[in-house]
Amino acid sequence: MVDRILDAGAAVLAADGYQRASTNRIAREAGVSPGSLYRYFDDKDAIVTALSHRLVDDFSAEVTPTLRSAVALPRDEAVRAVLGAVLEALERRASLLRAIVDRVPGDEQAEALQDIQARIADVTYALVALHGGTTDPQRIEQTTWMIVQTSRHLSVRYVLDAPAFGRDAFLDGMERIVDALMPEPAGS
Amino acid sequence: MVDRILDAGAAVLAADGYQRASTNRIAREAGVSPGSLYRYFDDKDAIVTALSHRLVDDFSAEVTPTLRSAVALPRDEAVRAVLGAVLEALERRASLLRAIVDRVPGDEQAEALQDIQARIADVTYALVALHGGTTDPQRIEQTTWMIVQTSRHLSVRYVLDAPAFGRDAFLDGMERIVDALMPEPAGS
Amino acid sequence: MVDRILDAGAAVLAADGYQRASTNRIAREAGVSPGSLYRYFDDKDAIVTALSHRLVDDFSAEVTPTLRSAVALPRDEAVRAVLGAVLEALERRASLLRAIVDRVPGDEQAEALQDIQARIADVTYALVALHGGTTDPQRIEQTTWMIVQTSRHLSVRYVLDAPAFGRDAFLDGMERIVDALMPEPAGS
Amino acid sequence: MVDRILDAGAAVLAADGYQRASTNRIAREAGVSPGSLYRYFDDKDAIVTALSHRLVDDFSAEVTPTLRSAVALPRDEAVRAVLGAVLEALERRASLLRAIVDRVPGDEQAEALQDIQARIADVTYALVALHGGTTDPQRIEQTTWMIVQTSRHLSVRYVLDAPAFGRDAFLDGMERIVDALMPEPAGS
DNA sequence: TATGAATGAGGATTCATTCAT
DNA sequence: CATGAATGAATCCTCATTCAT
Repeated sequence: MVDRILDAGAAVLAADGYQRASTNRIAREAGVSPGSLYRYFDDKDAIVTALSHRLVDDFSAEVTPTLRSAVALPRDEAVRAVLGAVLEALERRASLLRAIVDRVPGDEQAEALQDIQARIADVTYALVALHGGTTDPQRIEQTTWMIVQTSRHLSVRYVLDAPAFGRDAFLDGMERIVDALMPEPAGS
Repeated sequence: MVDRILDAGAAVLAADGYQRASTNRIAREAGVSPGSLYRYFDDKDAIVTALSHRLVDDFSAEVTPTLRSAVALPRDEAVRAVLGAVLEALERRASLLRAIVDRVPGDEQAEALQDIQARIADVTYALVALHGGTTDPQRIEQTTWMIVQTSRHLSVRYVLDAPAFGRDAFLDGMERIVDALMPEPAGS
Repeated sequence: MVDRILDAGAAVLAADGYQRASTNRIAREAGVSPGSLYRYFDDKDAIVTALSHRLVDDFSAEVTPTLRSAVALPRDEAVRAVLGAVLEALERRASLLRAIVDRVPGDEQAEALQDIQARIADVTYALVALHGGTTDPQRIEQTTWMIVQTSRHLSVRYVLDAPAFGRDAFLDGMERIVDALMPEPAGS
Repeated sequence: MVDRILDAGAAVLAADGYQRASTNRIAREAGVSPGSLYRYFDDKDAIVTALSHRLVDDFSAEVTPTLRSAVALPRDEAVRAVLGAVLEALERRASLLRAIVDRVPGDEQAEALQDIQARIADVTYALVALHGGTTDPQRIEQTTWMIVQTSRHLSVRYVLDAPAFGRDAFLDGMERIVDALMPEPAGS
C-alpha cells in the first residue's frame, strides 16, 4: 500500500512537478482514498521524503555489491566499475530521479537525503584516506567533498540530460577528474 | 520599484521557498500593493525569472572584465584568475544565489536561465577549442559540457555550503579538474 | 446539497445580481464551505446554468400534463388552458425567474437555455404547422418565431412586472395575438 | 471627449460583455487616461447608463419626425410607417443595441431606460386612446402595456437575431398583432 | 481500517477608483 | 484639466487535511 502510494507519487511528481502534484491526485492515481494517504504519511512532504528514501535505498541496494567487490580490483578498474554501476543504477531510475532532482527545490532534497549524503561521504572519505596519497585530515575532507559533489552532480546530469556523447567518453572524463583529485600514490 | 519588488522577492524566496512565497507577502515586504506587482510583472513566475536574470546580469557585469583581461595571461594564471573572480562574484551574491538555487525547483531554474546557460556554454566551447588540445567537435562538446557542469556546480556549492577549507585549496582542486579535462597542449 | 447550493445561488443572485454574486457569499448563504461549491459545480457560471436548468426542468414538469391534455380540447380552450398553466407555473417561480431573467445578462441566459429554447421552438413549430392554416415552411418558421418570442416575453414580464390588470384580461390579449398570428383555419 | 469615451465604451461592451469590460480598457480604447474617465463619469455604471441614454436619445431624434408625420396618414399606413422607421433606426444601431440589450442585466437596463420607457408609454397611451376603440382607462392601460412590450421586444429581437425572413413579413406580423390588440374602430 | 465528502485558509490575480504630479 | 502609477479590497478557485461513517 505504501508502495502503491509512492509509485503514484513518483508518477504524479514526474508529470506535474512538486507544487502542482496534489495529494488528491496522488491518491486517485494510487487507487486509494485521500484519507488513507494520511494513515501512511503525515504530510505531503512526507511522501516526497519517503520517495527520496526509497530511491536512495534501492539505489544503494543495487550498487552495494559492486562497491564491495570493487575493493579487490586494481584501482583504475575499481573506479570504472563503481562509476559504471552507479550510472546504470541511475539510468534505471531516471524518471523517479528526474521527479525528485528537477522538481523538488534543492534544500528540500538535501533535507530528505541528509543521512544518505552522510553515508556516501563516509565511504568516500575512507576511500580517499586509503588511496588519496595523503593523511592530512583536512586534505582528505576537501578531496572527499569535491569528489562527492562532482561525481554525484555529473552522474545525475548525465543521466537526466542525456548529452550527445557516449557513456565510455563520460566515464573517461569522470575517471580523469577522480584521478586529478585523488592522485594515485606511487606504490598503489 | 522593480528593484524594490525584486529585493523583496529575493528575501521572501530565501525565507519561505518558492512555493510558499506568496505574491501578497512579496508585495507587503516590498512596501507595495499586491496590484502594483502586476504592473511590473506578468506573473509570480516572472518575478523569479527576473530575479534570475538580475543575478546573472550583474554577475556577468562583474566578471566580464576579468574574463577579458584573462586571455592575455598565461594559462594557469588565467584559469585561476577567472575562477577566483567567479567565486568572489558569487560570494557577494550568496543570499540571492541561495534563494534561487536552493529554493526554486531545478526545472524552473533551468527555464529561467536558458539563455544565459547557452551563452556560457558558447564561451566555454570557444575556450576549449582554443586550449583543449583537440579539434574533434564531439570531443570539444563533451569537454565543454563537463567543465561547465562541474565548475558551475562546484562554485555554487562552495559558496552556498561553505565547506571547511579555504578558497585556495578549493581553487587548487578546481584547477586540477580543469587541467584533467582540458590538458594543456604541449606548446602552450 | 446541490439543491442547497442552488437555493442559495438563487437568493444571492436575486439580491446582488449576477456580477456581484460572489461564490463565497453563495457558499456562506448555503451554509457550505467555498470548497464544496466546486465539488458540485465546475464554475460560477455552472451554478447559473444549473439554476436555469432547474427552473426550466420543473417548470416543464409542471406544465407538460396540461400541454398533453390540451390537444384534446377545442382550439380556443386549448390556447387558454396552456397559457393559463404557463402563467401559473411562472408565478409559482417568480423569484427564481426574476433572479435569472432580470439579473443575468441576456447572452448568458441564452447560452444557459439554448437547448430548452430549441425544444420549445420545435413544439411550437409543430403546433403552428397543425393549426396555423399554412403549409409554407418559411411561413411556419416565421409564425413560430413570433409566437415564441411574444408569448415568452409577455408571460415573463406579466409575472415579473405585475401590471395593474387581471390575469383574464392578459390572457384575452395573448389569445388575440396568437389568433392574429395563427388564424384559425376555416374548418377547424 | 464624452463621446469618445462612450464610443469606446460601446466598443468594449460589445466585444467583452458587461462584466469583463474594464474601465481601464475603455480608457485605453478611448485614448484617454483612466483618471480622466472619472472627470466625466462618476462610475463604471454611469458609462453604461449614459450609453443607454445616448442610444435612446438619438434613436428618438431619428424616429420622431416619422412619428409626427404619421398622424396625418391613414391608420394602416401610419402603423407600418412607424414600425418601419423604428426597425431601420434600430438596425442602424445594432451593435450598440446588442452591447446593451444582450450584455447588461435586465434590471440595470430598465433602470437606465426608466424615463424613456415612460415617454414611449405615454405616447402609445395617447395613440391607443385615440384609435383603440375604447375609452375605459384600465383597458387602455392594458392595451398600451401589451403593445409596448410586444413591439419593443420583437423589434429588438428581430434586429439582433436576424431571423430568416424578410422585413416585410415581420412588419406584416407586427401589424397583425397591433390590429388584434387595438381593433380599428368602425368609423376610423 | 478505509472512505471520501467536507472543509476553509490561503493563493494568484483583477480592476474600479484615487491622487500626487 | 489630464495623467497614469498606485492602490487594495474583493474575486474565483485550489488543495492539504480532517473526521463522521
